[in-house]
Amino acid sequence: MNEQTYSAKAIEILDAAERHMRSGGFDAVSFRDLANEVGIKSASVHYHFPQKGDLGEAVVRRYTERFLTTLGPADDPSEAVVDRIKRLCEAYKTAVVTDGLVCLCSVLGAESPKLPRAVADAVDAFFKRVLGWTETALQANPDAASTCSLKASHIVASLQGAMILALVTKQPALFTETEVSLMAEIGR
Amino acid sequence: MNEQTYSAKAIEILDAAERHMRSGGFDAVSFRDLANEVGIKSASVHYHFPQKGDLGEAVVRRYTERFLTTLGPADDPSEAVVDRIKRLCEAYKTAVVTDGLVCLCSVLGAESPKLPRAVADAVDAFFKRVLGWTETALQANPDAASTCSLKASHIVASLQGAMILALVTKQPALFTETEVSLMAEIGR
DNA sequence: GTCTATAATTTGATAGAC
DNA sequence: GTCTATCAAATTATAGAC
Repeated sequence: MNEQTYSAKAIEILDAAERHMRSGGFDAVSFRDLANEVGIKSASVHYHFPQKGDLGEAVVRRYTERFLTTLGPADDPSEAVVDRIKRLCEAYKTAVVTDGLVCLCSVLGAESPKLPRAVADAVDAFFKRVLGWTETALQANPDAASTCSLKASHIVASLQGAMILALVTKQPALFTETEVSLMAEIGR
Repeated sequence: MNEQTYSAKAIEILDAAERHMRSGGFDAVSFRDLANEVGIKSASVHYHFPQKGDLGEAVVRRYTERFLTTLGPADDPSEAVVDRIKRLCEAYKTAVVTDGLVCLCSVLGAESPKLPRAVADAVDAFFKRVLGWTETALQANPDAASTCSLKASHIVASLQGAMILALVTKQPALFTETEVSLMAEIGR
């Protein structure tokens, strides 16, 4: 929501932190490692983000904004529902293919119960917004006015789960397959 | 595969470790905490499981066996495909409802890249076996002989993802909804 | 099997100088 | 903004007694 501005160094820190979190979870990032990567000392990282929870929250918030910006509008009347959902799939695929990393909130979501409250809340907010986007995107579909919420959660859950499957088994095809299944469903 | 036998104390340790891993990931378990919970000292835990990786591997292996035992046979000719998949859903739901915890491999899978190799491999094996079970379970369906693999990955991915969604948003309904969607798909 | 004792390392975090 | 210096706590792990 409130567009936060960060210094150049803070952004470097956020980038490094996000990379680590996305490949190993919240505990996979340490102030020392981050400091080394951005070329400052561990104590200086605390200047930018006093507590680790602050850092985590900032990473998730920034990720959320970026993700939803990439998605774009969910209710462009000139766009078919299928194409909207296709964009959603692309957003997820970009994360896996381009960055070679899984969606941040797929990782943090799994360890949600033991995350600092503020971080867990930010992850919760991410999903609520993505689910909302998807629900809106499905809205234009004439036949399914009442079942949009149900379908939305089904779609998002499938994409999230498929990413983990693909990651663990090292078979990116598992993600593609799920994508195909989803598009086929929408078509109906 | 090879049925491992554990002492009573080792089982207590495995239980405690599994509980922690399922709620916060691999790093959420410490030898000290485990020791306190089972009433021995930290060093004594190492007697049962020398390294943390050994413990993690054992937890995942045991979980896998238990999960597949719960599932039962995938190819009972007297059972309809829908009912088989219903059993799969139940197995997942049991984890969430009964234990109040998410599937172990949903959590560990997300942090797979930073897990000790042996643990990551065990998680990989879990998914391969569950996918295999599901594929077999779908086999009897006359119309979809060739697309069983595709459907299997779609189903498993959906269940995994839905569990995380339900956990993070604290809306168990999100899991139920996905379940309904899946059953509807199978019905076709 | 479990203990004491301890090592070696890592971690998040703070105080205060520059 | 970044540093030095430092801390307190936690962590995995080992050696050896009982």
